[in-house]
Amino acid sequence: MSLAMKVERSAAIASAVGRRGYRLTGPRRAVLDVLAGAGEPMTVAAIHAALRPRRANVVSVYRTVNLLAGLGVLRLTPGVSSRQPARYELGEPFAGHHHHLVCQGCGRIEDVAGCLIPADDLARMSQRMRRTRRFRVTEHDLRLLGMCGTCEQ
Amino acid sequence: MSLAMKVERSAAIASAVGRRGYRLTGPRRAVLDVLAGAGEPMTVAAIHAALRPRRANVVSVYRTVNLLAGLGVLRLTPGVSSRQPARYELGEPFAGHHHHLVCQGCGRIEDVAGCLIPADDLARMSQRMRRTRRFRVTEHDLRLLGMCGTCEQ
DNA sequence: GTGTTTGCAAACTTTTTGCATGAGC
DNA sequence: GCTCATGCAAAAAGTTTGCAAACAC
Repeated sequence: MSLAMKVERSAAIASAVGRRGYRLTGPRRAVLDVLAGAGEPMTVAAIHAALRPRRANVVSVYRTVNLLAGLGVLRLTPGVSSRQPARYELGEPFAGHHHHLVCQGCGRIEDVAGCLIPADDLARMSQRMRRTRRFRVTEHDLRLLGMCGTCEQ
Repeated sequence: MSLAMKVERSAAIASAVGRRGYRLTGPRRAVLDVLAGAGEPMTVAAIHAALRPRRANVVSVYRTVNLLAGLGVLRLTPGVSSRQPARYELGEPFAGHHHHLVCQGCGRIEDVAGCLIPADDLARMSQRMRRTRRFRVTEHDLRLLGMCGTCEQ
């Protein structure tokens, strides 16, 4: 991602937060910086560990991800097992649409940019859910589970 | 699902458990019965609440889902938000391949039987992940998020 | 009879809340 | 100056573990 795009994204996030009367403070900015640089969903503990000491308390990380997830700036993605807590990543408007590869060996999650499902298939399944289940599909979430190159050996 | 299929499924589960030296006891059978009758993924708390009083302690429900998930009899599916704990359902060999509708209004999760992604699309994306990411896809997990008929109004 | 499984109590982990202090507009 | 945000401590929720008694085979 180019520098210009990053700057633009930061501005969009600042606007999404500020528009609703919330402040983009030091701890909040620090959490966003970590997630923007990560390229994969992170747990609260991992975010906190990645912050330089004293930039934010764990409690503030919790409050930040809850607030920002509510604003749609962050998105919660499922972990691999019950032992692993929830992970957060930038929301779709900011990170772009993408899917996840989940390695069942090591638990690593990798992003795959773009959509792997052809648009007309998506349209077809949305229409089918609407007709047969009275369910209006607005988003989808595809995870491919398997083995990464390292675990395969 | 017909009675004959249910009986067959119970036998397959009993075999999967017994073959590996574990016993299919009262509490374990009770948990399986609840999940087999549910048609949607359930949290540990929900499973426990659905059990008739004194059929199993919460701790035993935890131990049971962990054991059975390890054996592949149960499968863990992601909840809707961080507040909601993990949910369990029968594993694919026993429940059949299916996807989930997740209502963002009420949090309800519904099963959709069968696969919504055309087989050749799946084959194509698996091959692509193998070539470009050295990742061998063995399973996939599709969730359609949106609004159910009740919440829509 | 032997080894597994259960229930209870307690520990542990993760996440939320109350409250006084401090920072942003 | 007023309000929102932070840190600390404590509480609450969710999940796991140790151990003696009960159960399955």
